[in-house]
Amino acid sequence: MTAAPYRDLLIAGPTAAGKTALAIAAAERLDGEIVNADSMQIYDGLHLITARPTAEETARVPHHLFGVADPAERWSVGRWSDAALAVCEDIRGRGKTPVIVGGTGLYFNALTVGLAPVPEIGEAARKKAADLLERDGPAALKAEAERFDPDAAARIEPADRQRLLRVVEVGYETGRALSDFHANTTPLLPPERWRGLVIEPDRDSLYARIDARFDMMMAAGALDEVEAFAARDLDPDLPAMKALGVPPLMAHLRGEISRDEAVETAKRDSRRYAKRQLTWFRNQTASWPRITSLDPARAQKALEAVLAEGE
RNA sequence: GCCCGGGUAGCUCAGUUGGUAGAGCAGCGGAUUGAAAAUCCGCGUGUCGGUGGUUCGAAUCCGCCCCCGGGCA
Repeated sequence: MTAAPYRDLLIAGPTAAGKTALAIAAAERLDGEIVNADSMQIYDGLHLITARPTAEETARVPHHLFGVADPAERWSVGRWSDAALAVCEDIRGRGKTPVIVGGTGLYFNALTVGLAPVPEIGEAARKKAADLLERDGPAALKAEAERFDPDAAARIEPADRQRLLRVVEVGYETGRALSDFHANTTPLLPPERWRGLVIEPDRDSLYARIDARFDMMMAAGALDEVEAFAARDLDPDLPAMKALGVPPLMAHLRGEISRDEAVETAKRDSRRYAKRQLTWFRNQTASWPRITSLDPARAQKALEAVLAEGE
């Protein structure tokens, strides 16, 4: 029997859980094509350290939105979702099934819950908000956020500069409360057009795999990759500069910490990230079916069961 | 075998004159609407090696036993 390519498949899971292999299996089963939902694998130049699919893997099934952005660029959930929706439309138009896979929970929420239609923030508004924080401090930023959006300001922790900045930027740009926009959110993918599954492995096994995988990355030349990346001398504030492992390895290259320290820090940061991802999926995608095995054969068997249920 | 030193949280260690224990790191729970591999909030998770005893009360004092490190043989 042939797969019915009538719904997009969303595969979410923490780092090092085996998403790539499972996505390929799913795509082969559904006559699908893979769309990246990982905020870091979007950027080019960090193939190894962001664990992008290998050339061998991308040769098996068409892959989209991997390494398409220059790391000097600043992508966002909005930019990603625009690109992803366009790619999915194209895939469906060719009679194939989009298999959207990644670890960035926010990106999945944009598809399934929605993204408020907030206008692009201009450079002037962005700078004005940044200057306010720089000049008058967090308390002033908080006060400004309260002026534009009391509800949001009450909800956001005073130390959460990033979210307070966003409220103030939107205020400067539009004169309106960010909460107003949020009240106006609809899913980018209609609920009947997709189904999701989550890879949710045992914590200890996942951590062991994260550690082992980082060792493999180092053996495969991750340090060289980061050295070449560092040579571009990009603004440390750019998203790609914050990819897991990049800051500690750069610190090592500058002679600030030992190689061992850098490796340990990178592993620890990856473990913490996986924990945050698991928290997100546990609470934000609670209703999605789970695949718990890290063993490829078992995971694929579980995948078969999940896919069969929807047909 | 004898003599020292040490066994307290997952790890490294604090613990004043006896009042059922606390730091760092690791870890755990949570938030998450355009930087999200980001940005934040919260939480000590413990038969104080074991067992008897002294005491109103023992991680703290005493006896015996076990384990680890060092020294002497």
